[in-house]
Order: sequence, then C-alpha cells, then structure tokens
Amino acid sequence: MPVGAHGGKRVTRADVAQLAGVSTAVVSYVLNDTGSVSAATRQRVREAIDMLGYQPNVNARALATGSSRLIGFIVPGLSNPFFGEFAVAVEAAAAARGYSLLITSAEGDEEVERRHIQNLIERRVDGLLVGGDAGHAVVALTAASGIRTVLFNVFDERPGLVTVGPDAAEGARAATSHLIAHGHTEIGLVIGAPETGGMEAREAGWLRALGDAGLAPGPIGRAEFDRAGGYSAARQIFAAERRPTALFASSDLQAVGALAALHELGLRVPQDVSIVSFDGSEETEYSIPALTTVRQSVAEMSAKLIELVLMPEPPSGHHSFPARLVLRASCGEHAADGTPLR
Amino acid sequence: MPVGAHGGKRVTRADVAQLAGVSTAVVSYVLNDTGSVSAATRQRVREAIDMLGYQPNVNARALATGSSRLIGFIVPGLSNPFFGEFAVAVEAAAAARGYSLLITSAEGDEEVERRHIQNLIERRVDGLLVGGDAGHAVVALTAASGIRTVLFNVFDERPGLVTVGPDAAEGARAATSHLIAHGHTEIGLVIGAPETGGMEAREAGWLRALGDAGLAPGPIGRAEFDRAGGYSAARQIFAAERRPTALFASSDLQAVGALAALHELGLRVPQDVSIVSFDGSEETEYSIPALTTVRQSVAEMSAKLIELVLMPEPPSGHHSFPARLVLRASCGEHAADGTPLR
DNA sequence: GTGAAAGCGCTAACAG
DNA sequence: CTGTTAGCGCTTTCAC
Repeated sequence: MPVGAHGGKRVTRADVAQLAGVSTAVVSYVLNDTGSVSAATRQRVREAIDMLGYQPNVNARALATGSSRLIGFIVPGLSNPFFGEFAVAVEAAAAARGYSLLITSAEGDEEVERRHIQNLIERRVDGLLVGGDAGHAVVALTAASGIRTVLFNVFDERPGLVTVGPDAAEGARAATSHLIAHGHTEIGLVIGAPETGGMEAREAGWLRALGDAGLAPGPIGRAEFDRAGGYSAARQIFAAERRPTALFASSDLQAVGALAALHELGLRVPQDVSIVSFDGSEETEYSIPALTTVRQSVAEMSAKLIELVLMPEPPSGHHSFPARLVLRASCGEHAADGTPLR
Repeated sequence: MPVGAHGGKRVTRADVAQLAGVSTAVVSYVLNDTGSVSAATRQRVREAIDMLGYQPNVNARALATGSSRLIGFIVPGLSNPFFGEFAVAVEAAAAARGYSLLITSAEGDEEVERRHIQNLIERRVDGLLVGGDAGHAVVALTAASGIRTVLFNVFDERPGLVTVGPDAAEGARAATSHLIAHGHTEIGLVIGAPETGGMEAREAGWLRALGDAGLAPGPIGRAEFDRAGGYSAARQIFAAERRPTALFASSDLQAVGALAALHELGLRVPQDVSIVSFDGSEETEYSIPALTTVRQSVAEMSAKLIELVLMPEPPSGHHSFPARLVLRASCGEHAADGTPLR
C-alpha cells in the first residue's frame, strides 16, 4: 500500500449523489455552478455534502479539466526574508484568482532548481513563476513543457521571455543621487558578481547618477547577495587606501552585512559613512541605524505576475515597476520635507 | 476552455508505448521499477521517453495510487525569516524521501489558515505539517479528513496530537542562567500574550532560572512575536521606574526590535543592557551587536517532522529537541572557553 | 516478460 | 432540469 493511501474510505461524489438521490453529474453542477439545477435538488445535494463531510478531490478534477489551479513559484532563496515577503504577496494575489501557490526554494543551487522545475511540470502546474536568472537549461525545460512561465526579480528585457521586475536602474540612480544630495562625492557600490556581458542595472544606475553629477565612480565590492556577502564586500572596500564616505548596497541583506562590517571597523553610520540599500524588506526598518532603502513595489509586481501567468498568450516583454526611495536614518539627517541636511 | 488547458497536446504514456512498440503497462513498469522487463525493452522504452520528451502526469498517478507524494506545510508567517529557514530545511528533508512540500503562509490570520488547510485536504496531500497553535477548528478539520497531521513550533504535550518543537523551557532557562552568570540580577522577559491557562514554556524557563538563583522575577513585556512587538515590549519595560540590566527575548525578531528600542533610548548593548534571544536565525548573526541566542535544532526537527508525518500510525506525543545557546556579543564578554566575564 | 482491462474521482457533452 | 456516458493519464491485477 502506498504511503499516502489512507485506510478509511474517503467519501466520493458517488456517495453524495446516492444520498441526495441524484446523479454524480448533478453534484458536479451544484459544486461548480455549471448547468442549471432546481433549488430543491441543490438544497438536497448541499445537505448530503455536509452530512457526509464530502471533500472533492482536486487531483481528479485536474485530470478531467486539464487544469490544476496551481501555480509554481520558484524563489531563489526563502532564507532571504525579502523573498519570504514576496512569496506572501504573490500567494495573496493568486488566492484572489482562485489559485494556490506551490512555493519552492532553490537556495542558489542550479541542480536543485532544475529538479524543482521538473517536479512542477510533472504536477502540471498551470503556470510557473521563476525568480532571478534561470539558466538556459531551465528556460528550455519550461519552454518544451509548454507551461507559461514568467520570470521575476529580473531587471531588464530578456528576448522572447516575459519578465517583471523593479526599475532597478532608476532605483539605484535615485539612491545614489540622494547620497550625492547629502554632499557625498566618494560613493562605493556593493553588488553581485559581474554579469557576463552587459552591466547590471543597479550598477548602471549608480554609475549614471555619478556621471550626471560629474563625479568619478567610487570603489566596487562584489559578493553574494546575502549578509555575509555585504560584510565581506564592505571589508574589501574599506581595506583600500581611499575610503568612500557613502555606499549603495544592491540588496538589504548586503547592507545589513555592510553595517556590521562598518561597526566592526569603528565607522559610524551615518556620521562617517552613509548607506542606502535596495529591496525594502522589513529588516531594514529595525537595523541600527534604520536603513534608507529603495523599496520595490511588491504588491503591484505580485498582481502583475499572476495576471501575466494566467493569460492564455502572455505577450513577451519586460514589465518594470517603480522602486521608491524610503528615507530613514542611514544616510543622514533630513529636513521635515525630506531635503537632505549636511 | 479552462485556463490551464494548454493547447498543444501533451505527450502521454500511450504515445511512448506506441513508439516503443509495447503496452502502456510496460512503460509503467520501467518508470516505476515494478514488474520485470527485459533489458532490451527497457532500453527501447527509455529511448522513446526522451525521444518524445515525455513528462509523466503526477496528478493521474496520484489518482490511481491514492498518494500525491505531497506534504502540506502551513507556516505561521513566511515573513518571519526563521520560518523561511525552517521551510527550506523541511523541504530538503521531504525531498530526501521523494516528497514535495506545498508551503503556505497563514500570516497570523485564522481564516486564511483554515482556507489553506481546506485547500490542502482537497489536494489530497499525504500529510500536513501545521505550525504553531492551530485552533480547535483546524485540528477538527484535519482529524475528520483522516490526513496525518503533525504540529511544529509547539513547546509541550498536546493531548492526542503529535507534535515536535524545541525544548523551549530548557532553552530559556539556559539563556537566563547565562545572563545570571554574567552577574545580572534584574532580568526582564519579552514574550507573547499570555496563554489562556498555563504558562508558556519560555516564561517558565526564565522563571525557573531566576528561582534557582534565588532572584526575583524581572519585568515582563508582552507583545507580538515580531520586530515591532519586541520594540514596543522593550519601550514598555524601560519606561518603568525600575529598569532591568538584561533581557531574555522569546524570539529573534523581538530581540531585534528591542535592540532598536534600546538604541533609541541611548542604552548600549551589552554595556548597559544584555540581551539573549530565542530561535537562532541568521539575522541574529549580523545585528549590532551580534545576538547571543538560543538556537533551535532546525535540521533535526525537520527530519523528525517528515519521518512522523510519513508514518502510517504516528504515535501521539511530543518530540522535544534541544535548543542550544550560541554565544555572541549581546550579553557581554567571555573568556576563551566561554566563561562569562564581568 | 508482456498485454488487456478495470478502475481512481471527476467533468462535459449530449440526450432525454 | 437531470441522467448517461465517455474519457482525463496512470496503476495494477490477472492472464497469457
């Protein structure tokens, strides 16, 4: 006996039909509001249903209809709180349309990600939401399966794919400009490993703000997008002769790591070094000091993600959402209207 | 046409069978390693499978076998990073046994939780992992469905249920004793709302350590188990005349909130106030200062959870796992061997 | 070793 | 309005 086959016989549609004195088709009609059923029968069926404690079997329905009403959600790493918050938002958006989310975490392992996607395909999810830069293999896999896939946490156009993400370049530009408005002229960047070919949007935004102000690029620290990465990137940057007075970190986690590194070095934030982070997860609100951050439009992106993945023929293209600066203590003082002081 | 019904016809078992010149039964045999198949046919079937890019339909299999090989995981709140980390560990444990995890987040809303459970039942999950104090309704629901359910994030015996959780009382006791060893005599507690009837394990542990040392209980701040809760609990405690010199916080998030509150009040940690937290998520490693914490045995609990939920007849009872003190900066200095200084 | 056939629980025409 | 019936894709006896 398979592990999942519970002993007690489950109540089935046939049982309900018998008790109500109708055919199974009618039970289907009242359950799905299809066809037309007289009020009286509807009533009897309803009664039979909760008399028996009947629970429809969604798998059987999926088999019959071809739709599982399930959406796969592959997150780069659930241990990153930002993605936890994101998952919650997407789940809510899916629920609003009557879909459930099958959340899965790759934790940075490509092999694991591939296995997860394979699994989701076999479960016949109605759509797939894949976070970050899925490798070619992954894209090929989903394309072959014919399952609608939309990528999130992606910052720019991906030929032939449908993607949604924050306007990271503009967010980074705004963050850096804000730092410049605070009077900084040496502004470092904490970011991930260099992309092969082409510059990362956040790096481009940082560079653009600097260029617009006629400033030279500050030092760059490259590391993983987690706390440890931010820590080591900051150590690396501040080990150099010429230290910046401000930092733009490409993720909240990196900023938190950088904060720890600076603290260790005896550098005060924001007095000695200012920081602005990117993402805007809750963690930034309670760090010491609270982080000024560029917050992604999580709810809006979630809604869009669900909308797109449920479309019969989602038009390929990139959907960009604003990422807005949230002013807090880590970049210095502000006047009541938000004007940077100092 | 239902949304999920993709136009392109999917490759089915019959197609594979035809190409390989065998019956669908044989295809099943090679896919599941059941029955006996000659090496030659096995080979042909294998070829046909990847020639066609065949993907088995797990729903159909679930219908036929009665097992979905899916385990439902209902987490109190994915926006709490500790649960994100926990989910990752449980997913790994499930994967090791060939099961997938259907992760779902209730975010504290009982109604949402009920809906999720209902949904999981209809999807015929093979087991249910429910975090925290599921209301009576929930327990009734799962009991009626006959789905094996095990509760996690629970600290003590629940009559008739199978539960796993950290030894919170002992963890809290150890944390508080450690604070006492540092020389503190006024030790406050940050914890959730009082349970109706009976004391929370963490509160009991704190009290016991104090009693064992002949100390009077310090002030208690009650609030939600999140950062905001820790913040307000700390503000509340330190608004009083008599301020403690140390705090035991019942969750990492609360400790982080308390840290922010203390910082705001100009109180230094650990010089003015020492803190120890409970859970041991990554966030505690990079707070300022890094938090001494009582770390739960996440991997061990995850494995146990999966083991129990997969047992045909899991024996009801509570499975307790050690929660171990991890020494860091928030409680003061230590000698090389970990002996508290000061 | 391999195949035929009877379901698993549900939906969706199509008749009546 | 309601019932009959033919699948959905897979597993699993039971013969051959």
